[in-house]
Amino acid sequence: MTTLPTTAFAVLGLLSLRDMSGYELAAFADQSLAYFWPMHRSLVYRELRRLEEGGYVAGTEVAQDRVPDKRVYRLTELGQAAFDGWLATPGFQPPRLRSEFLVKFFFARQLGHEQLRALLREYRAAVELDLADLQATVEGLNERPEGLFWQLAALHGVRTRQALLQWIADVEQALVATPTTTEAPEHTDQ
Amino acid sequence: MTTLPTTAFAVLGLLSLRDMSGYELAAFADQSLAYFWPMHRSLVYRELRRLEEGGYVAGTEVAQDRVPDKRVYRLTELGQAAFDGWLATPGFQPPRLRSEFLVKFFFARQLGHEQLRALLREYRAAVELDLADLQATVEGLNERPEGLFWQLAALHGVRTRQALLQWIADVEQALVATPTTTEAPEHTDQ
DNA sequence: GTTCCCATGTAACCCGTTACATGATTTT
DNA sequence: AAAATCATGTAACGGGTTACATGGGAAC
Repeated sequence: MTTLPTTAFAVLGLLSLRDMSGYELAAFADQSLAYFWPMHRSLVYRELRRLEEGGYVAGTEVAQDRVPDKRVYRLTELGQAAFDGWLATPGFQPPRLRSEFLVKFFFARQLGHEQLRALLREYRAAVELDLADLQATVEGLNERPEGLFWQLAALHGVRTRQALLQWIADVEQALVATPTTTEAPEHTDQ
Repeated sequence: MTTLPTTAFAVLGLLSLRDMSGYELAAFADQSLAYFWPMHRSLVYRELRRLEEGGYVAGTEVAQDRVPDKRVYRLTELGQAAFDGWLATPGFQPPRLRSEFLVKFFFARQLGHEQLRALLREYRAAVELDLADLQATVEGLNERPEGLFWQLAALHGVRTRQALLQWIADVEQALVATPTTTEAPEHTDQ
């Protein structure tokens, strides 16, 4: 059964929506799956090559003028079956978060008060940015009912970002109560 | 300057707390950083070797009986400086989430009602599990004031998990309003 | 008294990221 | 008219995961 990685199923899933070239697929993924399953273009190309070798997809060269020729992929029955099987199979890898911010924050006791504030400000700005982005996505999908699951997936992002803003507030409150260790109290504030 | 990856700084940071062997370090990380920066043992070993070559850490063999000998690493001044520099430098890579669950959910229109319910149940169970785990961590750190930042980092996890439970409720509500497409209405419910 | 787990680590594989390539089209 | 972007992709590097190794305790 040679179990494929999740990225492969993501690719198959997108091809189940419509036939696409690697470039198109990567661009599409970048505006949809990217929030919870980022895939670089290169990866997509490699995955498509492998899937074609395995017979899950079939590619055909399409000549174009003005832009380079492309290779458009279509799901084979085997591919559709593999995707359906994966989708219907219960279970999933545990979600993984990778946040350099939190690594820094974890060690932030060794940081000066002002630097810590700056770090938090920056984090909030980043969170607010992609919160706005996600909210726009949710709005954009509001009209089209076939995008219900896409909308809900985006809402997943919205909810977590909202929670993060809450967390930042929590942290700021906790920090006024407790000064940091490394900074000398240069001026007793006020 | 050969910029090191974040994982290297995570390792340096842990060594700034106390000297450790690779095994100890990995075990420690597994109970702290793992929630937002997972590192497999193997990676830690390789990173330590590289850091030693670069002069950031110094290792010494320590003989043991009953258990295999180990190599204990200590931060050098260069290592401490590198870590401090990284910590104080503003900026961080954007947080990355990787959730196979959401990939499945994204394509869930093609899924039967019952399978979808099962998927959500499973997700909720997983979320509840590590929510409990994280809450326990927060509690455990309550007594020791030096662990303020660790506690807050764990709280980060708590807040997002709580938001996810909220999201699941959102989804369930949205789903009673809209039936799925693939499943035939075998019995008009009620 | 086998079987499983602990403590320690190495080696190989593969996914994911970054860099490179290229000609047409749009922007400055 | 030079520079940035688009539309297409390949190649190489390196981080992250999985598999392998090993000998002494602990568990059943």
